[in-house]
Amino acid sequence: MPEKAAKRQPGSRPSIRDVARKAGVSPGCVSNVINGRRKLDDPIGRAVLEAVNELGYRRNTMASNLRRSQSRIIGLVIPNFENPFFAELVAKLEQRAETTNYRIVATSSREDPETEAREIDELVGWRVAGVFVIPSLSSRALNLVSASETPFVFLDRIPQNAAIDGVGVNNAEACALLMRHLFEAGHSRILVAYLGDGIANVAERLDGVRNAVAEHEQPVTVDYLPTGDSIEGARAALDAYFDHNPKPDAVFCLFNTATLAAYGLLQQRGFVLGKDMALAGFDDSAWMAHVHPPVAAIVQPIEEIAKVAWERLLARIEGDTSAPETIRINCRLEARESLASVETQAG
Amino acid sequence: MPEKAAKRQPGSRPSIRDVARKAGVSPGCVSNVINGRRKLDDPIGRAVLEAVNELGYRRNTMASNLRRSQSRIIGLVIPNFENPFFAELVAKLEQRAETTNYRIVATSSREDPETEAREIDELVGWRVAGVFVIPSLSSRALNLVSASETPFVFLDRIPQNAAIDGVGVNNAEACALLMRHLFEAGHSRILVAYLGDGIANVAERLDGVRNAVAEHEQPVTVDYLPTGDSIEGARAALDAYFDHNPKPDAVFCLFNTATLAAYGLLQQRGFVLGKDMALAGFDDSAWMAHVHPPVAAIVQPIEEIAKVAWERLLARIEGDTSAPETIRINCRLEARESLASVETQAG
DNA sequence: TTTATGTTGTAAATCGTTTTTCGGGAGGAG
DNA sequence: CTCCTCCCGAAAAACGATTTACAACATAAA
Repeated sequence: MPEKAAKRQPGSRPSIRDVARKAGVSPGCVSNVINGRRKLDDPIGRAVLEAVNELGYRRNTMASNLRRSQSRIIGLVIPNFENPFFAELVAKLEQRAETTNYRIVATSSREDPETEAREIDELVGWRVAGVFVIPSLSSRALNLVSASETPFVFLDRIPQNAAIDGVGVNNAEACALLMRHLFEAGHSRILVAYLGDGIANVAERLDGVRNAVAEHEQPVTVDYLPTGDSIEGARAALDAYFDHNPKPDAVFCLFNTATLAAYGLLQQRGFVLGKDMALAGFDDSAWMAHVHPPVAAIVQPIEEIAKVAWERLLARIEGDTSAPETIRINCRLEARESLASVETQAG
Repeated sequence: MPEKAAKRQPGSRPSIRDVARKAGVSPGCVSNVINGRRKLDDPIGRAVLEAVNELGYRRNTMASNLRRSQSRIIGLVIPNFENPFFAELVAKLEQRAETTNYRIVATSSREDPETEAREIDELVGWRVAGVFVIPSLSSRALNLVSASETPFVFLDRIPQNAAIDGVGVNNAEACALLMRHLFEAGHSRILVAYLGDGIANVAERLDGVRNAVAEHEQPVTVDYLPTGDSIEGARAALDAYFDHNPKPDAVFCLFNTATLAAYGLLQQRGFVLGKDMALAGFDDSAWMAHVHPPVAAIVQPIEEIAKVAWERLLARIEGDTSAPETIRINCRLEARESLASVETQAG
């Protein structure tokens, strides 16, 4: 019989028409079956399902999304994947996505504003439902984003006076909390390692430290050491500091690479954490909890950040037009043994 | 003038027709301009470009891909984002992608075969050009993948006798190398911490260790300790071992969480690495290089893995139909101070 | 001037779905 | 028996881009 044979290329996947032909129904009908718009316990439903299995049919998501003009994809632009904080944020957001039948597409900007701009553009091209952005250093994202009608939410590094939703932690308060903790424990000579100027986050942390120092009654000595963002750089800066200054009671690192650098340096110089010297860092890492003695950390509640941010973006996607807001979440202090009191030191 | 007004919804983005209307040309012509199929320094080209800017037009990637039936998207399914090894692999692959004008979509299976299967299915639905998979524990990926005509490449954890390309490291050889190193340094009582049975990777590593032991002339004592995959579990297992056994000369951890657990435990028990005890781990981490003394590691050359894997997948995408192959890349031993010789110990 | 050739933009077909429209048949009420 | 619903599937339109076919026009060659 000269039936018109399937004309699709041997290399390409079967389409809904192939399924329809095989099941002896129309493409629209197949679509209805697949999308559950009809009960499938009748002969037609079964025939369609069988054809689907036999041909190994998989719906073409591009075509589907195009037609319904919606995408259920959420973009996520982060500075890099290697930072455990970002990595965990990706993971938590992905978990949220799954429960809401969305999908996260994560890309990294490698801290490069150019790359970041390209990524955002690309995501908009995909007509994603919304985008989370952790801005790179000296990011231009804010400009791009304000023009767009795609919902955006900034995470972690929230630009100042942005007319865009932002979700992050209360950096200043967390740092003030830790400083007060150090003061109460009797530390009066404290070294604060910070990244450098220009990052909103670290600036906020520094502010928190300064405020706590200003509010403190007793006289204390606090030195501020900019370290750059590489571990090696931080190590060198700390080394130079210790060579030329009296030994502090405590070291507080405002970002995670500095904490590792400081830890290694203090070990090498023979200080015993929690006895000779206190150490604390912003951001927790696996190694900090498991070395001995464990290193105290200001822990960002990543799961909650993800939760709140997700709710915010979803609300926007669903049409919420209220004024943009910046949500700050409080950190938790994980006071581990590296935070010894001066009394303990003396004893 | 009763010109037919734009009929698009206020909420949706401009289409190529809107641009065409504004520039006074046909959609096809706009397409040609945008895709550089005509020189754009003439009045028409300029008019189109201007209309594009004015309307903020961004090409709809879904529609574009649908029409050309190609996607330049590469899927990547990893067990999780928190493991630094996977994170770095994502980063390196993403870098490769950028230079080839592809795009990586990374998702995680959370070590769950169900989730993994869903992710793979979803990627196939997007008609991605190809997919990298780091299989989860007890993965069913192999079955799914063999049926599909989408090119797949397995990374890191390569299933045995798979009819699919795989790129990973030479686990056995690397471990044998380290063991020989320990033997040469005079260690004769060695504890090997391994994850447990069932993971191809760790099994290979264990084989390498066993082979080296078998080939060694002198009598040595090697204990094998399964630790489970959590840090806490590993810590507990190690603790129990040290309670009930004579002190070993060296500890070799076959995967990264165990290395951290062992490091913390040895510190806590007061051993000085590189003097009382040697420690080495499979997989490098930032903390290992920066603590004091630094911890030796078998380093997987992630950049090269990414490079080779990328080439393999691209070749498949471009139609290479040669027999599937498994490519093994050699690791590098980063012999840091934690690897002391017994002579040093004695001195 | 005529014919061949090349250029360039419009119109229409197409990708694989979903959704709307439409028509035919079944079933119930009058 | 007729009329009116109701249901269900086929047919066709639509999503937004690309690509092919084609017509119009210009240019060059004869």
